[in-house]
Amino acid sequence: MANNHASNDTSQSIINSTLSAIATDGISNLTTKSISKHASISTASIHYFFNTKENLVYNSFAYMIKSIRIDMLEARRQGRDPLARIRGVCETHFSARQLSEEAANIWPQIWSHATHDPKTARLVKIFGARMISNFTYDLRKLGLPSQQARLGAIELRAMVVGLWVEKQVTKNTLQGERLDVFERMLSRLQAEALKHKTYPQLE
Amino acid sequence: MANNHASNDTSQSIINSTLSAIATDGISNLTTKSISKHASISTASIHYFFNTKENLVYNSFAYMIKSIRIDMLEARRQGRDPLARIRGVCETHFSARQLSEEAANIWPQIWSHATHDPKTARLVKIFGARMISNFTYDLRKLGLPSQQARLGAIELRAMVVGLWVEKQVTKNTLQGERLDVFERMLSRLQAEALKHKTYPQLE
DNA sequence: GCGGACTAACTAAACGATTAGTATACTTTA
DNA sequence: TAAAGTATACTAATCGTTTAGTTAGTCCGC
Repeated sequence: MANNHASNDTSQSIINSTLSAIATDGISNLTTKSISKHASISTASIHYFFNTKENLVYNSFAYMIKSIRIDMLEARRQGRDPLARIRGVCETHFSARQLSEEAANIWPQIWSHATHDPKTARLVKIFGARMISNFTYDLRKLGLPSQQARLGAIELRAMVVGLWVEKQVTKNTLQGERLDVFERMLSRLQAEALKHKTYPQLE
Repeated sequence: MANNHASNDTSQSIINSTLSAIATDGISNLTTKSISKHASISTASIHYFFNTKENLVYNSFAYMIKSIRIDMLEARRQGRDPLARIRGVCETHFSARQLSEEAANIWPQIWSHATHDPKTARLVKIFGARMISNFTYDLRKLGLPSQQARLGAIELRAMVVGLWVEKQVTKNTLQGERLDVFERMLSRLQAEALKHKTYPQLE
């Protein structure tokens, strides 16, 4: 499915250019020409490395999601307690350090692409599932019973997505307000966990 | 900007076909030919009514958002109390009665289009702002102080979007779970409102 | 160490197909 | 008859992709 030169410098720069082009002009306006211009290569090289444009798009999405996932795992590793891990994951999703500013606009492009491309759909599904799974684990560690932990995780995941759309697309709220909403939810979950704890427990 | 035959039968069927085509194949694969085939008209008619394809896309998005808004206003009118109005608005957003099943996939297409089209961006921004504004109003009526009402509204709006993405794109949760998450949030907001009420109050 | 065989990386140019949009003529309706 | 609506046939541009080739470097026998 993928190519066997994927570690190459050029193919990586093609992927970066693809993501950048999608972010600025949208996937509807993505052409092999615009990519080649941005990456300073010929359009033929695109097909040399990625066979088809569709395959390049998929690999670009996969690369971006993989990058974010690596960052999220790192954030989890650094979190001292469940709450810190949850906070870390969310912040990663919002900062997206590893990608250029403009690349932030790619999420809705992935979502819209997923509605008619099964492979991309699978990609986002797995990413979302892992996020819910991680949150569920953290909330259980925080002291919530499994049912509530799962619902809380779904809620957290929905909130991350919803606030992301609000920040990047709708733009009707201030950064401070979004942070407030998020912190309120965290302390609410913490309070809920405390209620369920039989024994007080140190972190 | 728009056309002046907008009330026409043909132009409406063109819009419907456009939305349907976008929902199934994505905006990247939208062509005047596929629209004309689906609507059983010639491509010339598209340009007769909508001048450019870009303008048709914009008008289609505008029509869809307007339809949903009308449904949401109707749901609000039928809600007996603030909580029922909130619930009604959310349910409308999820059922989208007025549109075909497939058209549900159009939201992410609008979001992705908005990232590089200012006019579409304005459309979704206004829609989101009205939703937050309505929720804020309802939460104030429920008894929340204005600051909390605004935060709660932002939270509700984010949750609607987030759960929508979860339902339509990511697909990792059951309908029942999403409803649970939503109901938990509503009762939480209600409890928060009761705390702030100086006097008990009948609905 | 040297020359020819081989290969990976890359490109210029051209391919056929498809695109949005137009010119124009025909048909309906009022 | 005049305007509105629709279709046919077309254009110029652009699309993704392919072909046929160049370049630069590596390997191997001698």
